[in-house]
Amino acid sequence: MTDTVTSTSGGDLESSVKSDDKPELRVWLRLLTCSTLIEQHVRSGLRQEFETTLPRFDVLAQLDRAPDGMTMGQLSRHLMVSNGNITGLIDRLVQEKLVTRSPAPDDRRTQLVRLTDEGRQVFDRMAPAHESWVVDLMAGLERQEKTELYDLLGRFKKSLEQSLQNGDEE
Amino acid sequence: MTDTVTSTSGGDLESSVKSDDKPELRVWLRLLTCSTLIEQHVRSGLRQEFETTLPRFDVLAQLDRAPDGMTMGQLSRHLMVSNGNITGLIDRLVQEKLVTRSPAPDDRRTQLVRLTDEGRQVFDRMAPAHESWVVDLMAGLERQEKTELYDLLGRFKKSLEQSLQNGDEE
DNA sequence: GCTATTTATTTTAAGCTTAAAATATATTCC
DNA sequence: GGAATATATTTTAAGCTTAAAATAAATAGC
Repeated sequence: MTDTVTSTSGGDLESSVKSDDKPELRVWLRLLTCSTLIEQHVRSGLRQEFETTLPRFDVLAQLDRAPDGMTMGQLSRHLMVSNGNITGLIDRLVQEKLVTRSPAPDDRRTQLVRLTDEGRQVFDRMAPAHESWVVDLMAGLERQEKTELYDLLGRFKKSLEQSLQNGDEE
Repeated sequence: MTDTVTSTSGGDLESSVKSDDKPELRVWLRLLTCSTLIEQHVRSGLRQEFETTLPRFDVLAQLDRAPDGMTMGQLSRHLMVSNGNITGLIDRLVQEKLVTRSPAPDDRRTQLVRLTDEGRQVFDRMAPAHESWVVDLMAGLERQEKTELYDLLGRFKKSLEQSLQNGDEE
């Protein structure tokens, strides 16, 4: 046995839904179930095929499209995690020699993180595998369903950002 | 300042999308962004209003609809987390006197976890707040959009379970 | 230029999470 | 009924994650 989280049937997050629950709660739980299923699959693939973790992959993916590097703060915002989290993640990636961390020339508070050559090579091997896992997981959806889902999630995201903005002001 | 993860604009997970990325990757990143935004908001509410955490709330929510209790394994499967994780979570909830853990009468390997009276009272206070946070977050979506999203996610979930099933056999 | 404020990052303590191994009990199949 | 297998849970070690406080440097407003 390799994986310890083996949901696959027999109940998931949605099974806590009550008959009188608001549709919003149902949407949320279903969204979370999908998200968790994908995440666990990808995490498992990264561990088995590349002996790495999802957070590390996510950092590499961000850096891959930033040839001039990114600051700790940028990484934190883009990955939507706390800045303390990034500090530890980058510590480990530096130790693995997949990224470098160097002070920014113009602002001594700021650290610039960059992919090393090895980091880029490693990421270039992982990216196609990662992509294929996600593509395969969605093989059961029609192209049009994917498009619809993408559009709907776009509106959802916009709506969430709107609500979060307003909620702050009250 | 209370929250440390304050994404709100300026880039998120989707900003790592490249022009040649597969639509499946785009769907996945958008889904994950929505999921993360909701999760962070709910987590923040639970901490500020009830000084508790999302995983603990999730356990209570599961137990609330299981008057006869649930086993560790059932909790693990329904919450989609490892069984070792549940052990620690229940340890802490027992210490808080919100749940009890007792050996099952018929199978000495099995532990039965139940809400205490206090646990039920605490959950009954948290549930409406939790619901309102989620409802408010989705205020920007039309009723029909929510329904569409719910249906589409239902098909997505089924497709994911299908793919995960098949993937195991190869 | 100096103080106050803001911004960028790190540190800390606590809790969450996982994968794998260990333990203990139950079941199956001779 | 005893050995092999399967199931339920806990333990362990490592890493992830957060919130809050601390540190350090830059910027703003006198």
